[in-house]
Amino acid sequence: MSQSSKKNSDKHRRIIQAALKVFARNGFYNSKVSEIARAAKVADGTIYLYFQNKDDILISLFEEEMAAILQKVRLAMSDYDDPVEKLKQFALNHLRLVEEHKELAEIIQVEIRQSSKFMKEYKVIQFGEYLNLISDIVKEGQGKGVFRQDVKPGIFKRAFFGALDEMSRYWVLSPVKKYSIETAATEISSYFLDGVLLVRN
Amino acid sequence: MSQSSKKNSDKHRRIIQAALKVFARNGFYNSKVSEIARAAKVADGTIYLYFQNKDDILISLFEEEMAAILQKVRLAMSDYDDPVEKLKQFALNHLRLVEEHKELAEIIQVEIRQSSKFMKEYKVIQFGEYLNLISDIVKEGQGKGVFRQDVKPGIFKRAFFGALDEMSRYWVLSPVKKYSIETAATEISSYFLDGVLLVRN
Amino acid sequence: MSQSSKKNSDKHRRIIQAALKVFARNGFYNSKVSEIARAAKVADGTIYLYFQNKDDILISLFEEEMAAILQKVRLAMSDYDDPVEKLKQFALNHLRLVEEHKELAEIIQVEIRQSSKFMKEYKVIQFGEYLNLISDIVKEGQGKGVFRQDVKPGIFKRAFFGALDEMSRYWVLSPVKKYSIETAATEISSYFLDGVLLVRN
Amino acid sequence: MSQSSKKNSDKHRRIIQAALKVFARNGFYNSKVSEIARAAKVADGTIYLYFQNKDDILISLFEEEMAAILQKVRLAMSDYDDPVEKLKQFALNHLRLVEEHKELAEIIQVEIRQSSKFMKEYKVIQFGEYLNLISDIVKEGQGKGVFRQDVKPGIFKRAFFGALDEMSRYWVLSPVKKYSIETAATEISSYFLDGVLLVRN
DNA sequence: GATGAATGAGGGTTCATTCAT
DNA sequence: AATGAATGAACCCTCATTCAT
Repeated sequence: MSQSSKKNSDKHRRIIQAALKVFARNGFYNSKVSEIARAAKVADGTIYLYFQNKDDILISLFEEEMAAILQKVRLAMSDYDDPVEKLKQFALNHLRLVEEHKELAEIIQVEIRQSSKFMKEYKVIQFGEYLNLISDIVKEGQGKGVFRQDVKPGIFKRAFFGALDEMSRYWVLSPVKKYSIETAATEISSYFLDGVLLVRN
Repeated sequence: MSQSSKKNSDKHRRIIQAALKVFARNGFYNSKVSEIARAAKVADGTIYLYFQNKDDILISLFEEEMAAILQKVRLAMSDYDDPVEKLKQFALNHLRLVEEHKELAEIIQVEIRQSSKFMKEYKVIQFGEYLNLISDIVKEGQGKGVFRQDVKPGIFKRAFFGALDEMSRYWVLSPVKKYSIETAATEISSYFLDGVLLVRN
Repeated sequence: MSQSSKKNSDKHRRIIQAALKVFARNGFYNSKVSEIARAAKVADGTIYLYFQNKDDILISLFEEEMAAILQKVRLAMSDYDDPVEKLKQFALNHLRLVEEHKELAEIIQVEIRQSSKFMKEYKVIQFGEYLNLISDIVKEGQGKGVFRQDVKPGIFKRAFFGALDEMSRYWVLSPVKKYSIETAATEISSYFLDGVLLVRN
Repeated sequence: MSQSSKKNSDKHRRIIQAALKVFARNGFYNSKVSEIARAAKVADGTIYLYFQNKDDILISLFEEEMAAILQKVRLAMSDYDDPVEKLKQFALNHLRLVEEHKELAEIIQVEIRQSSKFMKEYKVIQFGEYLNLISDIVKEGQGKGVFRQDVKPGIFKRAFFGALDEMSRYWVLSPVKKYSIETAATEISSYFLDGVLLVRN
């Protein structure tokens, strides 16, 4: 309500952005709160006016950034009706987002997995929603009679995301890219849509 | 001749096994060396007779266990000639190994990714070889005219592994399994072999 | 303008003073940082806001205290013109300072010699200057035709200092004093000025 | 009595000699028992068959080496009757011994001072005897009417030893020698015998 | 709200010493 | 006597968090 609510402060944003850089560079456990403070140009103590503790910075970072991403992907895919096209677009979009938000991607790759296991109170809701974008496409495809009825959306969403994610990891962690984003997206989509067999079973 | 080399000592093994449990339970950074020592029933200092430091425990653990796994998978797949069957067996085997070596799988999921980024000196050789088992199958399939020639083995291996890996993560991290290993393996193999389209593009 | 620079904080001083007591009592290697912290009534971590590490406490202690001593001796000797008198005064002053700054003297006796050998980066500049106070007197005495021209100031300064220093060690280390400071100073000065021979060679 | 008494074992000697090197190089506190064991080509545990603990190695080293030195100096000075000559010879001998037994000298310079303060049970008897060689010369000189009667042997012995010792320290610690042993010995003897004044007070 | 000096619990690692062989 | 693997107490230093200003 008031203009001075915490979320409105640019300090909050600055800290998140600083944490993004610092965590991506050093990893969560090797990053010091004071380092984030320095990068955000605030005092160490100020961090604790906006976040409960170091864990909370990571979680907030993830949730807020993830919400923005989710928004973007939903928007990007609203242009398409065809589930086949939607799946292709999802792949392309996902890899582009990873490219655009490299630091966030790195953090998700290595830190969130840690956190989702060890930061007890924390539930990865946003991430589940992201995965459900995929299973929704599958269900829609099955409803429209385009996808095989025996495909299990709950398995497919993980398999498809996993394929894209492993590709991203490769990019995030290795300095040189051997394949373009478009190539990778097309390839992976084609595996899941057409399979790799010349003659189907 | 003698059995007295350090590696032959059961202490080395006991420490690795203890670390496996402790790291899986708490994560690398939340595990104390003294905790591993207690679990291995050795003194704190004894750890440092067998490992250079805490990092070295993790790396050794990974390399030694991974070498054993690699061996197993290679053996398991040597029974099959047909690349299609090989790919299916790889999927099944991988998921079974994850199930059998839950603790190792957990550690690989969350810790090794950290390490491969932050423990500079460390190169994940074993892991690369594991991935190449997949691309070798693809190349063989292409050579035998069973797989599409335009499939890029370098992308496929990551996509396929990623799909299985994300499925594993789900199992490793969540307490209940919705799908059996066999179901998941069959499903994922079928995506990559046949695609999910009723009618191919 | 402001009094808030680190050096101005009384913490710095308190830690140095505490270290003075603790090192003198236990020796450097047998002193714990936490012991110094307790004596200074600060938290352990506070030490590291003012000093880089344990070594740095010793070095800083020595340099700062030594600078003060150097100042005092220079001042004390500025009252005299006669090199003979200067030398006598130096001896008296030195022994008095040792008496006054017993703890510092003890530390210099036993710890600084260690350090000057093993703390590589460290150069004992202050100490060199202190020694040069003596050689300056000699040179002045030779200039004025009071001291023998063949006396080598570089040897004399060490011999004279060593004589005083060994006397100090005796005092510092032994609980009872057999000779007064004045007696010792007079004696030693007379050895170096007149020699001990009844009839000169 | 028996040939197998500890002192007869060459292990004892080897350990002392190894400790001499190791302590001189690293200082007592920075030397590891295992390092001495390695240098002596014995097992770590063997050390404890010959010495009670690490402190005991240092103390034994000092006492045994010192006893040998004392012997040597006494012998060297027995050739002279004249107290003046004796004093000169003492200075020369002392500096030569330092040169010959550089490692021992280094250890005495920096470690024994520590020890004599912090190793409670330990009394430096040998060292006292060494100092008394000097005061004996003084007393003899006074008896023979060569030295001033008012010289206090208890102060003189420390002053004379201190002068030589400081000179030694300079040599032991600095890489280059500016003065020869003979020059330094002659100089220092002359200070104490004749004084530095052109005209006596 | 903002600061940053101060706190102090915590943990990786070392190394003198022991003791089963 | 000799070994050297094993022990575990000890300690320096870090850094998340607090709180007086």
